[in-house]
This record gives sequence, structure tokens and C-alpha cells, in this order.
Amino acid sequence: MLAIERRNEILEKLQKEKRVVVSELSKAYGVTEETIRRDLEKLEKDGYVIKSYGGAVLNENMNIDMPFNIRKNTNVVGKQKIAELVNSMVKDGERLILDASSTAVFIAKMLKEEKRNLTIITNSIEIIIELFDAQDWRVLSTGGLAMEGSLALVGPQTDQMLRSYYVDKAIISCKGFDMENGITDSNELHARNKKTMLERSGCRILAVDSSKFGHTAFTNIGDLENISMIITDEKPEEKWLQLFDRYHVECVWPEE
Amino acid sequence: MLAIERRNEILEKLQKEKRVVVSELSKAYGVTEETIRRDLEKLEKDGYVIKSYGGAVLNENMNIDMPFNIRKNTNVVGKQKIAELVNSMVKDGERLILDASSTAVFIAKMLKEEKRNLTIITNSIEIIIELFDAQDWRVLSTGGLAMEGSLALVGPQTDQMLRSYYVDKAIISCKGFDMENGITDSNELHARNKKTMLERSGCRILAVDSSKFGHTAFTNIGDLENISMIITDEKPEEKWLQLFDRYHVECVWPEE
DNA sequence: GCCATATGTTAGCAATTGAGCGAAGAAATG
DNA sequence: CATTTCTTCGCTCAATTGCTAACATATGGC
Repeated sequence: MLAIERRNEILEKLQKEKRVVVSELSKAYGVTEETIRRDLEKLEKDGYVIKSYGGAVLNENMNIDMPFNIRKNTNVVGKQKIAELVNSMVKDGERLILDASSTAVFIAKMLKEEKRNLTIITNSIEIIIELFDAQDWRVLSTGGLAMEGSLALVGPQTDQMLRSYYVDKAIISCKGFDMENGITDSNELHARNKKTMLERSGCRILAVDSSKFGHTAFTNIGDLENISMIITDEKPEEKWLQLFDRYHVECVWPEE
Repeated sequence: MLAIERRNEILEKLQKEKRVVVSELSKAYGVTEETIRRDLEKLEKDGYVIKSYGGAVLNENMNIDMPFNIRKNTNVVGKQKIAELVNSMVKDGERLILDASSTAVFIAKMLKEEKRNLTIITNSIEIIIELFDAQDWRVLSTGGLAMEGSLALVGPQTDQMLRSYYVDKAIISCKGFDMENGITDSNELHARNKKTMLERSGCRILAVDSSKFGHTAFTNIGDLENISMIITDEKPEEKWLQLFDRYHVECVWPEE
């Protein structure tokens, strides 16, 4: 059994029974109590539980049960790699915009563990919840219309709020990117908000996994001129690199 | 039973009954009185209770700032009753403002089952998530600074967003309500937002359970002049009814 | 083989609890 | 009001249990 599987099961047990006991878990999984303690330690660090002598209870403050878990997490490994690269480019104390994409959720989680004193502006409910307990951070929600199915806030209200800020880095994702149609997204409202996000920073990072290259979605967000840097999960084909070069856009991917 | 569970239960009992007795708790949990005393000592150190000979009472100054998970589970019956009354006053298709209180979450849940085509404006993350799958509704988030511990969005951004709407009914709650100090809340930022919420509707409903009567929290939200109707969970004492009469504020409570 | 991660082992330390006892606080009594 | 009686409190000690930290040992990817 993998460690992460065990931790997930412990979490499930906690959701059901509100409490767990170290000694019981140790017997149930056939590992030492130390291992269980380390599991609980990690879960406590992530804000899911509160440890107590001999066991732990569920942290009900953070336990917002989502009505539907739309964790359609495709290409988790790729998004993880992208998150690491983004993390290496962000410095303590910076102000960032993050959009409502699943990649951005990975980035937020990674930053939470590594960075101090960040200011985050986002229209993603998932990110806001994820960062609710980030101690010395300022987390700003854009507001807007709650969009069914994507846990995002969208619309003119979102734009208006974004326009009253200027940040160090804007980090967005997209559904498609290709030669003729530039950066595209499947949803008009999302696209409009992302466009505004790009306007609110001098450093515009497109964090996008390689599967999006050569695809066109529905609405245009912008073109390469609007982008400062592309972060992706594997080295793009030569034709893309030439294109980026032509527009003086830096492209970064993980070293082998 | 874990120590933290026992302490949480004692805290909940205190919320309900305002007082606990050492000897009773000792018998109830099958531990020595000394252990209970140590529990109370810890709770006193954290500011939740005041010890006294033979037991302890709830620290009334503090009962409003209990951990969210304790507060959420207190007086559930009362909040449910209030939610039902609010529900009976809302019509399909209306536009409402809901604040970030635990009572408002109950109201949102009740409305979701009963009403169609509502427009909700709120600064409560919990409500937004609760209503994400409300099919024909429009749910608008105010945006603002994510406030740790209350799952609310607060600050000037919240106000600004609220000011661009006008709704049929504004429904808010509070931490205290008494003769001299009017409607009060424990948090400055929350109070300011609630004030703005009241300005955005001609029909201003104060949904507040009876335990808040005669208590003063920290900051003033407004006075009876700013309120159209009070909805509570049991018939208030005569002195309150006279006061409401004088200000022409209707007061509603469940029959019996 | 080397690095990272996960797990086990151990020894010393810390926290929780219960028991006993004298002191202090309430309550009853004259 | 003083005295007695009973309860509760605060303290210390001891036993138990759990915890921390450091080191050792797999395990698996590169």
C-alpha cells in the first residue's frame, strides 16, 4: 500500500467518524505507530486534522464538503512539474494573479508550502479555499458570478475588481494554443477575465501543459505579444520554439 | 475518548447550557474531577470560560468568537426555525443579499430546496459552495479579502461590489443586539460590510437567534431605524417587543 | 551507485491522568 | 457570629502512555 493511499483512507475514516486513534490505525494498516503519527502530522500541516494526545480529530473549520468533486485531474504529473517551475520563479512577498484553472490549483498548493507573505488575487473558489489557512498571506477573491461546474467566479464584476489592482506576475492557463488563433479558451466569460488578468501585470506567464499546443478552443484570449513567458511540462517541438523566439517569449520546461 | 473530544463536548455543552458542573462532567465522562478541572483550566486559559467554585460558566464576552465548528453546531434548532420563517417570506425570482453568518448558511440551504430562480449576492464562501449547483439561480460573490476562520470575504472591495446592486431583501445576522448599543458585531470589517448590505435594500431583515438579545459585541452595525423586520427563534421578552413597537419594526417568531 | 522518500527502531522526554492530602471555600448549625 | 461539617480546590507524586528526534534500513527511480 502506498503512503498516499493510506493517508487518503485515514482522511475518509476521519470524514466518517470525526476521529481516529493512532494505535488502531497502526494495527489496521500493519505499520508502526510512528508512521501513523507522521501521516497525521502531514494531514495536520495540510489543515485537515487537529492532533491530540493519542489520536486526532477532523478539523471542521476547513472541511467544506463540496457538492460535487470536479477533480477531473488529467495529466497530474505534468501540472505538478509546471507548478514546481512556477514556484521557482516566485519570490517571497510578491503579488500574483492566478486564474480558475486546475493547473493554478496545483500552483497554489505548491506555493503554500514554499513561500511566505504572498498576495494572491484569484477568481477560483478552489484556490481561495485551499489558501484560507495560509498564515501570512493576503488572499483576495475577485467576486463575480458563480459559474456552475467550474468553481469559478466570472463576468464583468470580476473584470472590474481585477482592474483595481496591479501585480508582479499574472499566471494563467488556457484550453488551446496554436499558430493562427493564438491563445484560446472554451468559455467566453473565462476568456474575457483571463484577458483582463493579463492586462494587470507586466510579467505574464502562460502555464500550460504540452497537450494544449496545436489546439484551438472557442474564444481568443490573446496572442504571443501579450505573453512574457510560457511554462510547460515538456520540451515543445522545434516549430514552437522558433515561434516563441520570433516573439521574444521565453519558454521554460523541466530539465530531463 | 480523546482529550480534545472531551474538551470540545464540554465547550458545546457550555454553549447550550451556559454552565457546567465539575462533578457532573466527571461522572459523565468517567474521569476524575481533577481531569475535568484541568480541562476547564485549559478552556479558561483560552478565554472560553470562567471557572468558579464547583464548575464554570461561559465567558459571555467570548461566546461569539468560538471556533467556527463549535459555533456552527450551536442552537441548530433555532437557526433551522429562523431559516423556515425567512423561507416563508421569500418569493420565487427575488434578489437577495445574504451575509457570512452561520444562520445565513441555514437559510441558503432551506431556500435551495424550496425556491426557484433566485438571485443571491453574498460574501460567504460557504454559501457560494452550497449554492453552486442551484440550477436556475444566479449566485454572485462579492469578492474581497479572504478572512481566515470565518470563510468570509471582507474589506472595501466587498463594499464596492455591494454598492453596484440593489436587491429585494437584505438578510443579515449579528453577534449582539441591545438597547443602548443597537446591532453590534465582533469584527470591524464584517460590521462595515453588513452596514453596506443594509443600504442596498429597502427590506432589511435581521435574522438573529434569541441568545443575542441584550448582548453587546464590539462594533456597531446599525440601529433599529435601519431594520425593517426581525426574525428570531422564540418570542422575545415584553421589553423587546415594546422597543420594536416604538420603532415600528415588525418582529416574527415561530408559533407556540 | 546515488538520491529521495517511506518506514522502522530506539532512547530519552513530555503529556495525561489518577490518587492522596492539606488548605480553602461554602453551608449548616447552634 | 463562631463553629462545625462538608465540599471543592490546588498541589505533588507516580504510573502510564504517547511523543520527538535522530539514526538506521528498505524501496524504487534515474
